[in-house]
Amino acid sequence: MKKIYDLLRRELGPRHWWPADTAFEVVIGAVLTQQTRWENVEQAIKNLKDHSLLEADFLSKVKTEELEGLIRCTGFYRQKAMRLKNISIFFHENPDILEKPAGELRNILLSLDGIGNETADSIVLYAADKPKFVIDAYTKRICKCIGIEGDYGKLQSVFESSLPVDVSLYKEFHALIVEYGKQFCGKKRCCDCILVENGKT
DNA sequence: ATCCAGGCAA
DNA sequence: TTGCCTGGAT
Repeated sequence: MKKIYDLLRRELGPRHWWPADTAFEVVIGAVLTQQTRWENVEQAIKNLKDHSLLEADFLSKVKTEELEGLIRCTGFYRQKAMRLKNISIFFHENPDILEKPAGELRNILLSLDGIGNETADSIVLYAADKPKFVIDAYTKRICKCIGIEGDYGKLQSVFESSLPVDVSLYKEFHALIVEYGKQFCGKKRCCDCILVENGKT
């Protein structure tokens, strides 16, 4: 997998993902971006900031209806509003939750409504700065193209066992995969893929 | 007019 | 597998 990383890094340069002022902003963004373009998430985050709601204490107490309006542009806004409120209540009641060890934190996050594998790992990696490799739709596609298939846990172990345990590397690699996926994994440029030929282990 | 985004839960 | 939902691209 290091070879894939090097190829992507050379092709795309550093990504510096995830853009956020606070860990809580990463948490909220991770939920909002589910099945949603990042540009729409940015708008919703801005709305929340403008209303001083990007903090667990305030967000946990906002009227559901108002929250729905502010995040409408991300789609699934009713589900997401409800889930964000519950998650905010949890973070408000457990302010030092991100200090927990990666594995424990991951399980706690998974027990919350609206947080599945990918969202939990995004929070562990980008909000808590702990080494968990994030597997998303693009990662699955790319893996399939280079001959690696399996469920979430299987793919995650392939990455984690073939890379040094390095938070910065995990962050950068995932960000590169997403950017590469956006640019090349559509039908239009799939034929220009630099990974299928050069990326074989 | 149709498709589909860095998913999740039932 | 289906429902959840908006917004931009085709």
